[in-house]
Amino acid sequence: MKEPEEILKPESQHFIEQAIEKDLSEGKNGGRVHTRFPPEPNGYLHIGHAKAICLDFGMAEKYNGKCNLRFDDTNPTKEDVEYVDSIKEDIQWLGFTWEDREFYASDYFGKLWDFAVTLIKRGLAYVDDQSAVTISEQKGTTTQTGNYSPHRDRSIEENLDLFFRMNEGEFEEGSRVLRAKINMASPNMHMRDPIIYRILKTPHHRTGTKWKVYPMYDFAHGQSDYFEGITHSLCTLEFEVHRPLYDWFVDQLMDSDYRPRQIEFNRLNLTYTVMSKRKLLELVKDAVVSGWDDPRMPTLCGLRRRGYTPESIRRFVDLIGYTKVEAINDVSLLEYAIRENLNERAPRVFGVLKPLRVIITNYPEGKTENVELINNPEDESQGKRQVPFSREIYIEQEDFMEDPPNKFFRLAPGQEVRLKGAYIVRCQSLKKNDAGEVTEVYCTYDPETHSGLPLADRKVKGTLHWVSAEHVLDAEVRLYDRLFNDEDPSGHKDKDAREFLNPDSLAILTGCKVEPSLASAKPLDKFQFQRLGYFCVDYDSKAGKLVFNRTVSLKDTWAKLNK
RNA sequence: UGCUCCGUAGUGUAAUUGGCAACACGUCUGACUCUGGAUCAGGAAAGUUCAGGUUCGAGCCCUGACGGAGCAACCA
Repeated sequence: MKEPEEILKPESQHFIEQAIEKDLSEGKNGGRVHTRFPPEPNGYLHIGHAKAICLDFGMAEKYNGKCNLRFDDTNPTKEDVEYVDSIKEDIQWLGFTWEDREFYASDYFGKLWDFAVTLIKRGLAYVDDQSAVTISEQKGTTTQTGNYSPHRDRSIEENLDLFFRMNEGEFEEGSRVLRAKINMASPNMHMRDPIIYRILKTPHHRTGTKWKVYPMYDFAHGQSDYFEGITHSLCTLEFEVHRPLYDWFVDQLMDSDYRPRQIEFNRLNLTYTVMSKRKLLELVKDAVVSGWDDPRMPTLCGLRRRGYTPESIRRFVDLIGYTKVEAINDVSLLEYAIRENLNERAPRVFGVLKPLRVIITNYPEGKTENVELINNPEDESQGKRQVPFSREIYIEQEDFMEDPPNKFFRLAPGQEVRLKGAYIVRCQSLKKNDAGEVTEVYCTYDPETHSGLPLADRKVKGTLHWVSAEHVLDAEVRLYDRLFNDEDPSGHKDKDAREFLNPDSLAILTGCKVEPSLASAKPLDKFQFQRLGYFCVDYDSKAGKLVFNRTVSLKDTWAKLNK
């Protein structure tokens, strides 16, 4: 029971919720909350985007508003439809919907063009004929003000004429740009007559060859927000310095009380991985990983293939919160989130990764009995299943030691152990190969100790998982570890993240043995291999050739003791 | 040496807006257990970057240092 005080205590709100509620209480924008998620279709979504998605869609949901999906497709040289589809799939997978509000910045190219023309007519924009380097040099530095372009005071007529001809394809790429006339002496570099249109002759994935000029991000984003009636434009911290420019354009556009507002929050960084699209793309291109959906990638498709659930990702995002502090979040919290989720939903099964043959010498040859096992002790509704048991079984190599240390609760010569759901067995002898490796272990069982019988309650130090040798299915199991050995591989000034790649991030195990109930397992099905961890069926898996990915291991205090 | 933003246990966040610094993960004990998982009970760990100031009272307000990040793409 909660104390009354606790119930009354308001949930603490993060700074964005506070800002939204303040706007609402002041009656801004007619009490509407309307957000947008604005991905550029130039790569796959990663868990950092999930943080933004949860906020954009989450705030809309919380305040009875809407959230648009808007592709920020203003640069045809980098963007592609391939990415549009994957982005939509990933957002839906996370459990969010934009209903019929799927928009593109390119939907507004006409309006944006008109707005640019208006700015020219108001004397607030001009065509500059200078080269990129000259413009850049003239811009000054962070400590020195910039200089005026010689074309800054062209006549409105000449600007209009040039701008139209730019779009007719009359000029080469890079030969002319349209600039906003703001302030070359501004301490904010983004206000020093920013370029708002450039000539690009690459066909656009939606508008084809209709346009020869394309708006820059700063000239498209805020305006798109405005056109869509967005009230809260939530983005990451690095856009903080863009805000004055965002507001400047909105000022020129406004014709009522409505105005969109940009608020910035901290992006998600995860330990032992990289998050920039560029770096992820490099890993894919250089075949460091098998693709965007390699289970070691922090992409949503990678995490999905690894066995992460949408719930676990949303829970994780919820746990880390939104602030303005640039933080680096511990992967162990992500792992906590998936363990917590899978613990309650994943059925338990027996799978042996590195098999060791065990022969129960006093168990009748040729006999098979079915043993009943609980599918999930955390969820009775998942029921029970039958697992075959027989004279020859496999156990985990790690569960046997010829010469064990003190606290080893598993099988060893002369020691007793419980075979989960079956019998208590005692190790009598073993067989080794020429290399001195144990190849077979001989045990005797006590028929009176079958699970459920009174004598089964005898205290035994350890309980092992097992599979009946005659009934097993062969499987391949892929064990994943962190992609980088360094907590913050991108955080070294003079070192490339690639120098910290973990050479052991993938271990492929073949000849693994799993229980027969797994025969019909389909890709993305999730299981707990008892005592080992959570595993997910890979897309490569086929009937007769099962492939599992290890999502995350179980917490292993025994392994920790041995460190 | 310009502008903007940020400094709270190891990490991520809270602190009802000026009232004895809390929660989660991680970590350490112990209990329980037919998963060395889960669960349960308990512990250690920051005096809020520093120095001044305002105040009866400051993590919160002010000033100044120090530290970190972002910004000078015809990228987003």
